[in-house]
Amino acid sequence: MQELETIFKEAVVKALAALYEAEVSVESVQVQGTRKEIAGDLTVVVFPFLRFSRKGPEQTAEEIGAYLKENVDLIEDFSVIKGFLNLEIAASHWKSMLDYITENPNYGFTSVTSDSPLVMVEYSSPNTNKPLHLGHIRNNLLGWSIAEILKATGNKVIKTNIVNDRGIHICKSMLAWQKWGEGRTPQSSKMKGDHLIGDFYVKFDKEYKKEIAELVAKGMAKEEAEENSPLMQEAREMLRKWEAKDEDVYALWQKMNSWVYDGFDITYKRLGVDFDKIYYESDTYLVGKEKVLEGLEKGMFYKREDGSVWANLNAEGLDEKILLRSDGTSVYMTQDIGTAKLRFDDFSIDKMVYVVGNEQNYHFQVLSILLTKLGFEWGKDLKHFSYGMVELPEGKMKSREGTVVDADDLMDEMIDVARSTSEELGKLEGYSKEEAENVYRQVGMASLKYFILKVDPKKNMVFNPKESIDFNGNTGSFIQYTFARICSIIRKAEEDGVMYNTTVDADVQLSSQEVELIKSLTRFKSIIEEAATLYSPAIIANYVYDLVKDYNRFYHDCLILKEENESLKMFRLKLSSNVAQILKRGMGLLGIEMPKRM
RNA sequence: GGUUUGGUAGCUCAACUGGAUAGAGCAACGCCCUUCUAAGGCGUAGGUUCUGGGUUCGAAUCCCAGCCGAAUCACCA
Repeated sequence: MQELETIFKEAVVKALAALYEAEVSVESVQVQGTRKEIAGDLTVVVFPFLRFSRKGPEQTAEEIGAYLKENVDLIEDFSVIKGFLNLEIAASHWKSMLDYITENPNYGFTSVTSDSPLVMVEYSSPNTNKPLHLGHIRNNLLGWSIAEILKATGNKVIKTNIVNDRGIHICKSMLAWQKWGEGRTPQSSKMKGDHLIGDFYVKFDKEYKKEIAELVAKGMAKEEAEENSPLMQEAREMLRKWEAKDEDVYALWQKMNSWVYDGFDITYKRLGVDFDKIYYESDTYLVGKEKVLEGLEKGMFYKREDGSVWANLNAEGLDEKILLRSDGTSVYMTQDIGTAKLRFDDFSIDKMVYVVGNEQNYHFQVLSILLTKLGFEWGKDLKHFSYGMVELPEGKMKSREGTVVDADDLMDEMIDVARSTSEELGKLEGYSKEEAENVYRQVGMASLKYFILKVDPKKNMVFNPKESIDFNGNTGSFIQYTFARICSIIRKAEEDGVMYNTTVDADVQLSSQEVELIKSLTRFKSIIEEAATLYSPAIIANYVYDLVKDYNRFYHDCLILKEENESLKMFRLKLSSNVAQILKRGMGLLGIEMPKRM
């Protein structure tokens, strides 16, 4: 199936050659969807051709229009407004498009073959010292969704996670637990492990601050106090012991991390995200260290007097970057180098995508350069899928001020609101308690996921915890609701034994609303492709919303089951069923489930 | 301060990457359920697209200058 736009662009090229002996490339022809208020389906912008025609815009458009109408079967008629040539496409074309989409239930998706490129998508990448929050939710949803979108555009995808399971921050919660934990476990305290550990991380920070304040009160300078804080020194000592694989520290580390993982697993499962391969920083940081030392030997990096290792990136227009601390321990960058090496050893990756917040743009710029320097030819091609922060109305979320929106809490809240809304409306009669709960979960999660994913990933976004996320308007549940209404109609049609998925009858007269809907359905493929090239699930979210709005108007204005004209009724059922399918598959790319009733 | 990035209705977001009269939702105010799910539909009101220049048939979009915000430039991850 060749794209309609391409066909028209080529036709315009021919028209220009025939009319004005002009040679233009297919790409330079602008064809766009006609504005809704104006008659027509596709519009050619003729301004760029005036230099060939040497005539006014109207006349040029008329001439090209006449040529196209004459030479392209699909074109029924045309009209000219200013420099815009609006082309009207034959209704039969739209009918056959609907038939085509019905017969190809995978319409829009490109299938994966053995030659398809292998893309690895890294996302989530949590620290094991605190539970996941709203920022992580955005990361996880974007990562999972972009992986699905890449699959849908014909890539093999491996979803991966790098768990930051070691480092001073982990030691802080371990130390706090040792000191003040009194042997508490997730079981004994009836808490998710990640929340339990998070509390001790906060506890450490509190005690540390207290210590500093006391030292400063005794007359010590703040910086000196931070350096000499006994707590911090203990934490550092613990990190050294950990690196030396001290038995007790290691055992404690393993125990506490396993608590956190149990907690994360629950959160991931509720979010509906998963991974094909998980890497742990504790396994990769030494590999990175090795590569850095190798680079040092080859003279790519240099050592300072205190023993720390640095890369000088002045030639690339950047600063100097530390790669190993003076005590020989590794930093963030070191482990990313190691992880990259392990991954490319494990898989024959064609493209590596990192889903990481835009606060780390600099980090990935540097990583790309360093990997290239170290001889990884794919270094320069790595893709940093950089997304914006989630902010509160008053600014950044701050864990210290307790303004962090916890992922588990937020999901609970969304599902609670979905439950009470649904119970009020009382539309789930006949459903068992489990079935109903499942719908509440689907609706609550849909509103949350859609709220996050409908926003352009590049942009920062605002979340106001005081106003709960909407269930009306441009929301996930609105889209689900439309889907449920279609399902209800289809259910009834099937109960009556109506066979609607037959070829559209030639006698059926399409209304402009119906043509709009079919047009929207045909755009699905190019929408997915655009979402993939721009790394933007938001494009799919906004497309689905537009489709739903159009459908609701149609649903309101037109009879479907009660339509008396049989072939028109069949057509409308078929159209509705296709809209539902595209909705379901589009939302599927966003990880949003679609209930048949709600 | 350097670099990167953003500024669109009261609020949250769109705008097919330079196209026609800048669109949705929320909030406000009117309508529409004895018709297929009203978590819906229709309407009213709301805009100097931060400001000022420039580029051209045409600018929210590109360029320059300024104002405001964010991120980053760490022996934190």
